[in-house]
Amino acid sequence: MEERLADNRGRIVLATRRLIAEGGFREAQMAAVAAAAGLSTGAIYRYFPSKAELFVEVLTEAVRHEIVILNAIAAGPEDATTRLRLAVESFAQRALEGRHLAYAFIAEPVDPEVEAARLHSRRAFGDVFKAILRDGIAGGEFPDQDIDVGAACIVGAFTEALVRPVAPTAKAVADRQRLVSAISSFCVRAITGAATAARRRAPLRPRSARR
Amino acid sequence: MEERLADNRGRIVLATRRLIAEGGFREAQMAAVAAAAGLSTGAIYRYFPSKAELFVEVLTEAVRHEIVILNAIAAGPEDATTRLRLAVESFAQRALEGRHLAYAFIAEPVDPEVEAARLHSRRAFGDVFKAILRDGIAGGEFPDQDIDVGAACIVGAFTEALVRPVAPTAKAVADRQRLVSAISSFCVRAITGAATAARRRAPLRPRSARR
Amino acid sequence: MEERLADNRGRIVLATRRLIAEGGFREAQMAAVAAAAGLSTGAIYRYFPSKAELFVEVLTEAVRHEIVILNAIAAGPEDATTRLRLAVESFAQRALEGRHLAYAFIAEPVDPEVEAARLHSRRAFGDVFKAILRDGIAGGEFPDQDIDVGAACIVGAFTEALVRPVAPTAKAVADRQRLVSAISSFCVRAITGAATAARRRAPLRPRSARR
Amino acid sequence: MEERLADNRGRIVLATRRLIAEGGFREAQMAAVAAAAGLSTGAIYRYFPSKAELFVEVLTEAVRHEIVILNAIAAGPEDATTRLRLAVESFAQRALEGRHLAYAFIAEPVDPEVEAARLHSRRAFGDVFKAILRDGIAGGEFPDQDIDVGAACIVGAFTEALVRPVAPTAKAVADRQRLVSAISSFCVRAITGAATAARRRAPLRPRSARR
DNA sequence: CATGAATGAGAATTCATTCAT
DNA sequence: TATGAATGAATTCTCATTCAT
Repeated sequence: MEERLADNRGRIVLATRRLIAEGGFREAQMAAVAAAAGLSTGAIYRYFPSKAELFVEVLTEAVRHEIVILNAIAAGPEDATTRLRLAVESFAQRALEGRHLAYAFIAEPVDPEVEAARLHSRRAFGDVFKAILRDGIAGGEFPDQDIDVGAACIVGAFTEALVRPVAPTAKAVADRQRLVSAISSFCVRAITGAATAARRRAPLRPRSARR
Repeated sequence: MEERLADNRGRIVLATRRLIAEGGFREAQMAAVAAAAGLSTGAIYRYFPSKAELFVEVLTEAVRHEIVILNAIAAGPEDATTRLRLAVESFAQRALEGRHLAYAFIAEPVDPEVEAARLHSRRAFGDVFKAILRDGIAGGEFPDQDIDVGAACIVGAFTEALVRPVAPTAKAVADRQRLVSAISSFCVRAITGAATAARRRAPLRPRSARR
Repeated sequence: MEERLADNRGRIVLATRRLIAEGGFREAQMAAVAAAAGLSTGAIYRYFPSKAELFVEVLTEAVRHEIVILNAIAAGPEDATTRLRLAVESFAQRALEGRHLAYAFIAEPVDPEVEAARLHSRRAFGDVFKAILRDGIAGGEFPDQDIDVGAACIVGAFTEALVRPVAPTAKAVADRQRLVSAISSFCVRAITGAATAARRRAPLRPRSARR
Repeated sequence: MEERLADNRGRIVLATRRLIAEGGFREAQMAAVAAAAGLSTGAIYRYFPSKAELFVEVLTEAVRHEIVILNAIAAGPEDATTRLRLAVESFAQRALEGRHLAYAFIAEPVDPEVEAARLHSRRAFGDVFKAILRDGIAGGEFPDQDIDVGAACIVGAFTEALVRPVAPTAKAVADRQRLVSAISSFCVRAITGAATAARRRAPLRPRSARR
């Protein structure tokens, strides 16, 4: 029964995430969520007191997962530049899978209650990048700079570059790779101030070799 | 009479913009717009056939204004780096006045009709920056790079950095200046790959001394 | 000035009739009427206290005109059968010009106030036919029958046969003639109980010649 | 549960029919329908996607019922004349129960979507009579004639004769019988061209005595 | 007198939430 | 517990009528 409870709860969260990812908040109505989860609308209210709280959990959950991955990268052994690039690319890669979901992270929430969660998410993402930036500056790898702004800009840059709703899928993997690496190049350049790192994808060459 | 017409139309647009800026699309309901404009709901429909079209006009109008300014900067006599910086700072400065409005530009729109206008807006902003990037690359000032991604990242970067809705005003002008210049530094660095601009944090040096 | 007044009044009635004829009551909104009459909405209220009263006048006016013509036929020198046929054909002919107007006569009125006028119209039409029927029965030309029902049925029969909205215009005059005479044959047969009068269009042949 | 569903759906249709019968389309507003059905407005939308579709169903339903009965008569063993009379009388009899509903069949519909259903209904009624006419002509019972016009005229004749809205009920059953048979006499005469039926006004003679 | 902008009472529809079964 | 039908407040849009100019 405990099992079942947890099971249903998870199904609801999953269904909601999928609906948001596919059609934004607008499509994630309680009836649709219930249908997608294979439950009744009433059942949802046994697990979540309101739509807002459900959405909050979905966001929080999705972000938590993302943060774990990013933190692992941020705590890695590579130099800050590499970690920055890896983090951006890792995030970007997954965001491409679910544009609408990523979109929802920055979208005007239907409900003000959800806003708080959204803000928290962004801050959390920012924190990961801040950590890397701090490292890089401390180690002399990055020029001194406003890490709050830098982190926010990174999040914003790839969000915007990835998320704008273009043709639904279609684009080949090749294009996707190119896009992701163009974005990460942008971010690395922005932080390091080193012009060419991005185009040549060799991550560990010494700085002197760059132009 | 003509006067009156134009006057009311303007009042409606203004009221709508204000409501969106304050509370997002959600708060800008027709009744609220009417009240804010000092009119009846019916009166709005004399000027706009639907809520969607009103929103579209508000967006379009705000963007048009912005684009004119940005284009003037983009077409200026300065080198591309300077123009980039000026454009970003100019935009950022004004975006700070109306966070929520800027927010609405990237928000998930209530109405699919509005979405078209939103996309167009973003493209328009992007185009301005693309022009500068093209110039700079052609003139050897910027390293070769994907200008589509670059333009999108710029828009995203400062949108994110500016727009996160904190307490409505609060921050002093000094902070604002610093914020704006940190953002523009980020963007300039990202495009030029030159770390210079950011390191010197002296916010008040005369413009001529920069470059 | 008196001139002008009457002029405007007429223009309004005319415009309303035209609008009803073209699109039914639904299209005849006060703003549309005003535009069609080349006046302001306010001006209409100088001549008519309400939309309902305007509609009533339009109906009454249109019917008065019709009744005058029909009464002339009813009072003619021909035998009752001929007059009946002529009346039906005359009415039918003109109804074909403005189906929607004829339609409006039998349509559920938008406003209950208009209903009274509509009823009056139908009664008036019925009265014309009743007169003819009475004549014909009195003169032994028609079998004895319920003239109230007969008159109503005649009005209904050709209304239905003519008014059902088929392809807008198109049909040639030949078809129109055939239609009108099929209807009048139906009505004449219904009243006289004589089977073949209609097909052979010779109106005055002696009864013995018929089958 | 299934029970409940069907029950409510039926209640809604019933309530709508009653409201239309009493006050026409105009009175059958969704709120009124809901109230009459003992439900909330929202509940109606569980069963019908829109007001138009509800109206269409009400019409269709009423017509289907009618058509079944009429077709049974049209397919009966009697001669065409008798079947014609029976069909008209049967229809007329029931139309007298719900004048306004019959009225709505010929009324200018509020919504263009409903118009299609209305047209279909009339055509369906017409078809029944066309079948009888065809039979009668083929069997030499009726003179040759335009059956399209004939069918339309029949429908129109008794619609008009029955439907003119007088005081809601009032008239005694005796009057009703006489009215119905006057109408059917009119129609039979119109089609057969035989004056017999109408002249003998004795309403209560046994059916076998008629021809 | 004429104008036509403004009014505002409706009417249809949506959807989160509740609650009897 | 689960169900899903029912609720009803909220929202957009319409159009006859009024009234300041």
